[in-house]
Amino acid sequence: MSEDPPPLPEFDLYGFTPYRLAVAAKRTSEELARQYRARFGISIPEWRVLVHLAHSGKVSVRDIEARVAMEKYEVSRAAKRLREAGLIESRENPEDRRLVLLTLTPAGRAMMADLLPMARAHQKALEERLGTAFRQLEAGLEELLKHTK
Amino acid sequence: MSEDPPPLPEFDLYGFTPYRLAVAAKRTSEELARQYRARFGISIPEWRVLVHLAHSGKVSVRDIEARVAMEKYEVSRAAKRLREAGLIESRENPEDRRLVLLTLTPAGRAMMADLLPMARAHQKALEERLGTAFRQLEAGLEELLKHTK
DNA sequence: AAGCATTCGTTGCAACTGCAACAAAAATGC
DNA sequence: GCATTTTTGTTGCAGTTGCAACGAATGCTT
Repeated sequence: MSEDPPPLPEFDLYGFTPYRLAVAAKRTSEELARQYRARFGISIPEWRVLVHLAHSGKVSVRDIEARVAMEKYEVSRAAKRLREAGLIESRENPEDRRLVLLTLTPAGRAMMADLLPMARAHQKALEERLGTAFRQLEAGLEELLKHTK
Repeated sequence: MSEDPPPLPEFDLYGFTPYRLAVAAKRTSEELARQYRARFGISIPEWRVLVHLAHSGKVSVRDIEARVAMEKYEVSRAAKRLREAGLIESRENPEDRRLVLLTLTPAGRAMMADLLPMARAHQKALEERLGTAFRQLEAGLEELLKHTK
C-alpha cells in the first residue's frame, strides 16, 4: 500500500499576472512582428533600435540601452546586424571616442517610412478592439511601469 | 548643397502598447525568475511546465502546449531538461502510444512545494504595490487576452 | 485491409541570447 | 603627470530558441 503524496498548494497560472503579461506581450508584439519580419527581415530588438533612431537622430549604444529597455550587448548586436543590412551607419563620436554615433541610412529611413505607419495602425487597431478596457490596461501599465525597476 | 531628408512620421515607442507590455512582462517575471533560477536552477519555460504538472497530474506535451502558451518544441525541450534534472518523469501512454505522460517526481513535488508559495507571495506583493491600478490592469488584460488569438 | 492524411513529439541546424571577460577611452585621485 | 577607476562598447562561450523536417503512431477513406 503506497501513500498518496501530500497535496501541493493551489496555484493558478492563468491568474498569475507575470504570466498574463507575458502572453499579452507575445500576442500583441507578434502580430506586428510577423509583418515586418516577413516584409523587411528584421527582429524585435532591431525594430526597437530603429524606432529610437528614427525618433532621435544620432545616438549612442548607451542612449538606446538607457531608454529602450535593452541590455547594451543586445543593442550592440542589433546594431551590428542593422549595419550589415545597410540600414544604419555608425561612426565614432569625436568628442568622446568611446561613444558610437548611430544613424539611419537612406535605406533605413525609407524602411521606417513604411514601417512606422504600420505600427501606428496596429496600435490604433488595438485601441479600438479593446475600447474601454484599453484605457484600463494603460492606467494599470502606467502604475506598474512606475513601480517596478 | 545637400537636401534634408523628409521627416519620418512621429512615433512614440513608450506609448506603444506591445512595447509597454513587453517591458512590464519582463520586469514582473524576472523578479521571481531570478529567485527560482538562483535557488533551483530552472528557467521560465521549465517553470511553466512544472506549474502545469503540479496542477494537473499526468499530462502530455500537447496538453501543455495548448494551455500554457508554449510551442510544442519548447515544451519538449523543457521536459527534457526537467527529466535530466530528475524533477519529472515521462512514460508513454498505453492507450495512444504517440502521447507522453509527464508527471512530477517526488523531488519535483518537493521543489514545487517550496516554489508555489513564493509565486503566490510575489503575486500578492504585486497586487498590493499597485492597489487600484492592479484591478484596472487585470480588467484590461482580461479583454486583451480574450480578443487576441 | 491498404494507402493516405493527420497528430504527436523530437531533433538538426542556424541564429540568437545572457553572462562574464575584455580592450579602449575618459574621468578621477594623488 | 601618472596610476587607478569608471564608462563604453564588443565578443567568446555555452546554452537556448525558432523553424522546418522528420519518424512513429493513429485516424480516415475507400
